[in-house]
Amino acid sequence: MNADTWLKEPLTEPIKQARTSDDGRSMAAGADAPRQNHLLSALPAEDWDRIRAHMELRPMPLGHVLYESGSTMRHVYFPTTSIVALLYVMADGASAEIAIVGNEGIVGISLFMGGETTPSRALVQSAGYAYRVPGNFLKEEFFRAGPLQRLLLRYTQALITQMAQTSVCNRHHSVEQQLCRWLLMSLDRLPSNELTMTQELIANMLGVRREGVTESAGKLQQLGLISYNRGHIVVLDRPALEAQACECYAVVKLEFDRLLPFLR
Amino acid sequence: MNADTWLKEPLTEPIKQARTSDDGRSMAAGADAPRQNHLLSALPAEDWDRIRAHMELRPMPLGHVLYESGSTMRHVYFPTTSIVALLYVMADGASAEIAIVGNEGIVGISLFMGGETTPSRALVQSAGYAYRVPGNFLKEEFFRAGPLQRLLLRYTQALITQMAQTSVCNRHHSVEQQLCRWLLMSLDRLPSNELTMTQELIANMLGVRREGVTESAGKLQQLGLISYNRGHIVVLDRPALEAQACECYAVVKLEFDRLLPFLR
DNA sequence: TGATCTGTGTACGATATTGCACACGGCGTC
DNA sequence: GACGCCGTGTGCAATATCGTACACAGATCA
Repeated sequence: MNADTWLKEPLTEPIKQARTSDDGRSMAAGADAPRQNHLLSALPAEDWDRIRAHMELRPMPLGHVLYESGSTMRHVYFPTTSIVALLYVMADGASAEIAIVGNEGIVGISLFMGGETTPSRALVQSAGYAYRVPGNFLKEEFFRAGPLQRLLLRYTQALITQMAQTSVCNRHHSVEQQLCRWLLMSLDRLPSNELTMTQELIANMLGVRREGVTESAGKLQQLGLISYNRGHIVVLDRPALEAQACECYAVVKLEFDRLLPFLR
Repeated sequence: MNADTWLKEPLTEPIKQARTSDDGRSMAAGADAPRQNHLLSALPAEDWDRIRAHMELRPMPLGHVLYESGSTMRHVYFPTTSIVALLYVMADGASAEIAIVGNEGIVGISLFMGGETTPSRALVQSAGYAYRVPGNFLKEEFFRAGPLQRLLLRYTQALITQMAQTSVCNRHHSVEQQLCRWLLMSLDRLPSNELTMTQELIANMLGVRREGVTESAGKLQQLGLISYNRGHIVVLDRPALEAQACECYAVVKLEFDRLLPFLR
């Protein structure tokens, strides 16, 4: 089963874990550290103590679908070592990523925003772990109108910025610029400078052809900014990658830092 | 002063009202009807009575900038007969609309979401009226955790859908399809089937060339779907226009209806 | 070891959009 | 009534991306 299939057909069960050199390490890290999610770690002890009992650390295999477009959400997820992509899939199968969520955020905001569902799909883009919390419980906690609510609202605001910036980026920037932005955003949500990610999957995320990604990635490799090999990308020169990216990356990053300064 | 200038330079004072045949009518309507904004009209009488004293009906001249990117928000706005566009302006002057807000919504969600500011600009896209409410007061009301909060959160969720769909639309659909979508979305927020809107301004909203809009609009006129003349657009065959638009329009509309069924 | 699959490289014409230049006609202004 | 501006129409070369087809090499599995 390949990336294409994940996008076009809903999955009910996780596919088998991709082989990567650091999966063992990151999984151990995910299982070890209880509050590796920045939103959770920003909670006052009092609130955290109330919530922790309802949380369950779960593995998030590559390609697993957390929510299908329009499906009812039963849980929300706080990623620790995993990265989740929110994407829209259109009637003709074309897709585009609207946001990336890692250990700085939460997947399932529409649960507390009041909608219960969204027209988007939530797909595990990088394997790892996430805390799972029952949706009803989180909703109760949210409407206590305490620190958790403020935190989640601020995060939602940051997410909105990310989505908006992605939108203008789609309109005005080249595939290469977007690839840089995307690599940096993913990198920010991972412990190392290594990504496990085929060009095909990246293409589906950016909503462009796979060949376009091949071409842009080849350019970046020639420039010595990255090196990649069969689904394994290593970022060699991050500052240069930032210079190559469009302003969109910096704008979103600044806004996240401004809205959620206590994270990281 | 033309549309281009609005986008690139901040405005401190409203520019003079555009001359249109129905401005007199729509202004009168705006001034007459006190609760013409759907969010406000959905409030229980009790909440409405508390809020109404703090509201002020204000004229919204075409091209007026409600918020500049990054500026502190002092008020929020509930449009009645006006339409406000939220748009991102990039470093090189290129712009793109990320959402449209009319009498179904509110401008200034980041005030209660916790950010106080956003990196976007709010620009009056169609002249009319709006209720203005002091930001601090609205924030207090929001954190009463009553019907207003639920309403605003649900609206925000709908707005997120609109932004996400705009994003994929930017990626995958032709200028003509997007023009159809944009006309329909604007039309939904106006009382008649007439828009006062130059092709230049539409181009800046969609983030495309003015000539591209000319070409697409010409096609739609030849097909008999619209007729336009110097900044005046009349929609002649709405069903056909919907058929010509991409799925994005319908998706967003459905989601608004689902999340805010009491409106309209 | 050989067969197959998966991820990547490359080439080609087709298409959509851009940037630029300029023409034209209506409308407001003086 | 003449002038100038604004909104629109049109044409053309340059560019980016797409759709398609196919080649190739490493990895997996029999």
